[in-house]
Amino acid sequence: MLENLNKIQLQNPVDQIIAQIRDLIISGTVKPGEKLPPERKLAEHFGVSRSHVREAISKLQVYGILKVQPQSGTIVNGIGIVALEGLISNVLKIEKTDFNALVDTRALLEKEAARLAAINRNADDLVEMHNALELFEKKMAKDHVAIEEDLLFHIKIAEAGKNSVLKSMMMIITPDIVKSFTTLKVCNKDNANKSISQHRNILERISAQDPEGAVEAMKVHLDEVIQFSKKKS
Amino acid sequence: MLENLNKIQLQNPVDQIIAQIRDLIISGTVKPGEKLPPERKLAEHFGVSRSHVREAISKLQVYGILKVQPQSGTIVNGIGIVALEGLISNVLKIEKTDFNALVDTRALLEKEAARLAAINRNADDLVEMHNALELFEKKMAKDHVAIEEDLLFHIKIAEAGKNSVLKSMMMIITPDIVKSFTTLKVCNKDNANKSISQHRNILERISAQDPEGAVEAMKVHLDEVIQFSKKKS
DNA sequence: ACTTAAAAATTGGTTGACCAATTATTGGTT
DNA sequence: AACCAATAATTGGTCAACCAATTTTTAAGT
Repeated sequence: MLENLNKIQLQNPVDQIIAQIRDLIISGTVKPGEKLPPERKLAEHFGVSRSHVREAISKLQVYGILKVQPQSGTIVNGIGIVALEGLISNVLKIEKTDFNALVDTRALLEKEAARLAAINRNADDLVEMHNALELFEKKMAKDHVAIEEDLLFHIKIAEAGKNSVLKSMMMIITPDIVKSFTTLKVCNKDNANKSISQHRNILERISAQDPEGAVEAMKVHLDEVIQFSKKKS
Repeated sequence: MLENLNKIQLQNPVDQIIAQIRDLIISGTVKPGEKLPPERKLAEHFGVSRSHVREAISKLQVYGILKVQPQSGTIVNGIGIVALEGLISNVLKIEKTDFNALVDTRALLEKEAARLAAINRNADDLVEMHNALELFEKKMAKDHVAIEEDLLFHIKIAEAGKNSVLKSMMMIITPDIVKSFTTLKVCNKDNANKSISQHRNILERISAQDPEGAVEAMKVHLDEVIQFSKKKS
């Protein structure tokens, strides 16, 4: 019976449009920063009315995958998490005990992502992680804070791990925690250098294909977040 | 500058409607399981057209907070950790399901749940897990298959672990995997006895407050699932 | 008073027309 | 050929009317 319910949902036009837009993006037909075809064109192509397309786009905006620019077009987001900022804490109103559970679960997922990255990473992944780390260092050197660049580095690790479910789960909870921790933490040169050094250690262990070392480096990096969050109670 | 952008967004009618619907739920004015006022009434009350209300409701559906029943009304699922399962489920729907990634992620979550259960379980938890195991054994003895009872045992372990986020994630991915594995597996007396014995070992380690032993017992239990999945590819 | 069927009202779903803002094209000038 | 202003086309945003399904109300029968 539950299976029948799922099947019906999968046939809903909006979900089908979401799946097809996702395929456009995954296949590289439309790249980050580029515009999707206009709503009317998509509606024509899918054989549905514009409302369906608008609803699909609106939902994909929640996921951070698309960004709508009125009277101009709909752009594909590069890292897919911009709109997820504050998603969990603000919208869902997570209680304190549940927030601690979020932090602990994030640590579990991130350590596993680092371990898998050390096992499964390839040369392209290393370039991506390295580039993300450089962006992070550059921003940190300038501002002592670098939320999006911090997230991007963690996302690149998850991608190198090659487990899409793990990555999706991390995408739900990591942005919120990174943001709230960064907002409250003291941002100075010492803390910035510590973060940079920790990120470097993680990437080094992943490059060296050392799963246990990567887990340990990630643990060191996250311990401060964990202690800080527990202290808040 | 990014801050200014956020401020503009906060004034957008759809976001305001989302905030007000959230407040209705948080304040207890509308409780989980109850219906929101109809779209037309909400639109009138907020002084906007129905499209705005529909868009807000559609987004809150993505967050897992609301569930729309066509021609009937819009029901409140809940807010906080209750909604998280819906959100996780919706986000996972966007990705193409990689069964191996699901199985590996489930293994990670279940091992951690067992570890936390060994640490955090109390006397009530032990009773619940023990009762669930008895139900499982009774069904297995009779039918050699016991999907719901199997699942209940795993849920009780997650509850004993006292991490609500972990439990939510498990609730999303464990049922499908238990179900599909059980469907394909040979169900006979030997396999039934093996499953029973494995469940007993897990509970014993949890009772004994042995986190590492619990992780190992869960690993043994899940290795068969993992190997089976890898063989399928 | 209770039950049942039919009618009416209400509900979310869908559509095409219109609106305001942006982008592309056209025509004129240097 | 390059530049600029005006015009036209295109874009996402908004709206009211209509549709199909569910719920509520009404009327008739026992």
